[in-house]
Amino acid sequence: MGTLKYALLGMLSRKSLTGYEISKQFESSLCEFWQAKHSQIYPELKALTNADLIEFKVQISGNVMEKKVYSITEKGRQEFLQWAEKDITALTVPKDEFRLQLYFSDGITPKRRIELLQKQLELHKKYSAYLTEKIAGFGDIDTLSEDDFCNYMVMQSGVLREQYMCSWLKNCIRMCKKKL
Amino acid sequence: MGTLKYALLGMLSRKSLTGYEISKQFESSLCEFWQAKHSQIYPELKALTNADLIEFKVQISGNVMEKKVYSITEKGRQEFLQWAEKDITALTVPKDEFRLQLYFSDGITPKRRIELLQKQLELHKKYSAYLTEKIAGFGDIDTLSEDDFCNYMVMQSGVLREQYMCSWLKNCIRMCKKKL
DNA sequence: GGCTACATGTAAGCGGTTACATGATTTA
DNA sequence: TAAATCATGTAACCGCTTACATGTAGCC
Repeated sequence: MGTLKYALLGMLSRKSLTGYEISKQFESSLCEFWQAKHSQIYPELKALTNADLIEFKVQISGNVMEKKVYSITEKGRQEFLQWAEKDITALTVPKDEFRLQLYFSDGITPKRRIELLQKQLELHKKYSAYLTEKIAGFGDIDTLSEDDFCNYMVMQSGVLREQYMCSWLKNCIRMCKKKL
Repeated sequence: MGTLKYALLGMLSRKSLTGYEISKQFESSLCEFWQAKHSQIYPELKALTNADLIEFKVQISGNVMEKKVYSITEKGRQEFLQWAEKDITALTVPKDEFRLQLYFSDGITPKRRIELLQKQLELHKKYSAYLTEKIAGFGDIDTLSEDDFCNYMVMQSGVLREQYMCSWLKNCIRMCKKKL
């Protein structure tokens, strides 16, 4: 796939950033749907630089500390736009350990199965509340900037996903209890 | 993680299987939440055999063709049960290329963004219909066997996920059209 | 005889994580 | 002055995919 490449180009198409700042963005705004550690980011930035898709200028912080501020090149912007416009035709089914566990839960007691479902429900309830709080900070969607609006849409998807997870888990608990 | 190990142990805890049969199960019943190719399965079966968690007997099909029928050992069953009972405390956020694309869609025209959302909606509508049809074959849930009941629960999760995806995408399209 | 499904393996390479490694800057 | 954060890299390893590689069995 090589999708990390486009995530980096996407960030740099908005503004120039250091590798460190990019890695912070993966921990905050993008963490809901993409992640990357610095150990993956720095080599990728090097590769993109060698491919002339990005370039950097060394800046000095304080007295001696050097940091590389990356910016996108025209070639990089073109490649990014090509990706940004492309159709994504395949649905990737993500791996889910809890669902695997539930699928094989005929091996454990019905009581324990309900306990596992309830623990999972608590987890998703908490995360749902966290995301709902986060999205509430956006305010009126009609006055959002283009990129804030995009961020709002993907955030909403997370909230809805957590809501569906909770309703599914509740329904499973109900069905399991009925069988007791 | 090493989750593949438990998927294999789980299947073999139900019945003895060949590597080929296991790989077919990943393509049918488990494909909604876990996948593995034969090139990953065969080495893993070898490793589990070396660890005395499973064992195999060679069976002859036809005249000469040898196949290895694997079954779980007592040690394997214990390790499987330990996993099957354990709490899964971390929510793993799966990578999602479409959401990444949408997040960076401030780089493309609003019209093209709507097109991409609509194509995605078509994809999920189709898959939703496919899963709904598949789950309809289960019949009365009160009369299901334990393992069919488990299968039903995880299948339902897939149906609900596709439904939430569709409603999210529709909402995004609505919001984007409003902005035009 | 030819096609599809059955059946089992290995090798190269990619994407990603964890750990190793170092050092400067800022803030309490 | 100690701790947290800023800042950049490399190495080993794991999980997984794609491709390579081989051969049998059953069916039309």
